Amino acid sequence: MSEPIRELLKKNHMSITDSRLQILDLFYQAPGALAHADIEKKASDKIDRVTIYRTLQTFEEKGLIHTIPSADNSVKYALCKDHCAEGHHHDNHVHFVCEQCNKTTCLEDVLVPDVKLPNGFVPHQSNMVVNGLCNDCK
Amino acid sequence: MSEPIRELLKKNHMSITDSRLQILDLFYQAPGALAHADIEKKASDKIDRVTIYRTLQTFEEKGLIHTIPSADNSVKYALCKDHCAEGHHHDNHVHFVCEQCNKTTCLEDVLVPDVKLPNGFVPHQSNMVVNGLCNDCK
DNA sequence: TACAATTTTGCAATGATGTTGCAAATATTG
DNA sequence: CAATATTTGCAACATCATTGCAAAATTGTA
Repeated sequence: MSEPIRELLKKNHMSITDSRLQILDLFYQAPGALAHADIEKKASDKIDRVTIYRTLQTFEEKGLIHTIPSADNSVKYALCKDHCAEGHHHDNHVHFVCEQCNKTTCLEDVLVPDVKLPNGFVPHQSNMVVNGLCNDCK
Repeated sequence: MSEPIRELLKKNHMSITDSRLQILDLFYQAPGALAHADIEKKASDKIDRVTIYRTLQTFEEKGLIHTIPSADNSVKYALCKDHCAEGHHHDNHVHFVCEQCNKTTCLEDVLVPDVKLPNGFVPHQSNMVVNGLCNDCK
């Protein structure tokens, strides 16, 4: 299961450890985005909470995953596509949160539209989250 | 300071209490959105943490304030404009978070644009948050 | 393959953030 | 003003997140 994942870690100059392999694997298996708690539950060998926090942080810094904002207080993470390099995210796509199954999906093909801001506001990055019913639940 | 605020509470069928007057007043004074912690710090007479939680919750249910999602794990609240009735929010405007001064601003006049979703996705509500430099910091 | 240097992990302690039950205080209604 | 209903504050508790540090694992090099 792990050859391409190992490569990914190597390519991004990270040590290859069991925790990282396992967490990355979870992301590849997962249908949608994952929260810290999801990972804690799903990890086959139990991984320490702290390690999960640190791993997620490292992955984000290295550009492997990105965070998804949500209206309630919960951060989720999803895999970045190829074009995210170390420190530079390009995850300018829309995220969808299903009200029924609660799954968070990256709509890779739907880009966040530009909006015209009032004078004096300089945009750097935009996030858009759409709530509703997903593919499976409608 | 409090006549119009008292009216607002009365109009929405809420008891008039010191905490509520004070917290609402803070929202009217504030340049941007407020987090729970901001209110805890700024309240002149100290208000119990729990009371603040409950007041914010009540205000949101009554349609006086709305929550603003953010990428990091922090919920902020801002005043709703007139057209929010009890239980029905219409805060479909874009929010702006300044990277410098960290102020969150409601861009009342900038509506969240519609996006075309993939087949099978049914949208109910959209949120958009733009990060960058605000009016004052650019 | 083995060893030294570096990185990562897990545990313990701590802090911040939210929630709930309940009695006392406050506000509303007539 | 009294009776009722609502709100507040405290205490206890649960969850979530961060930090320091020693032990364990990984990496690079011989």
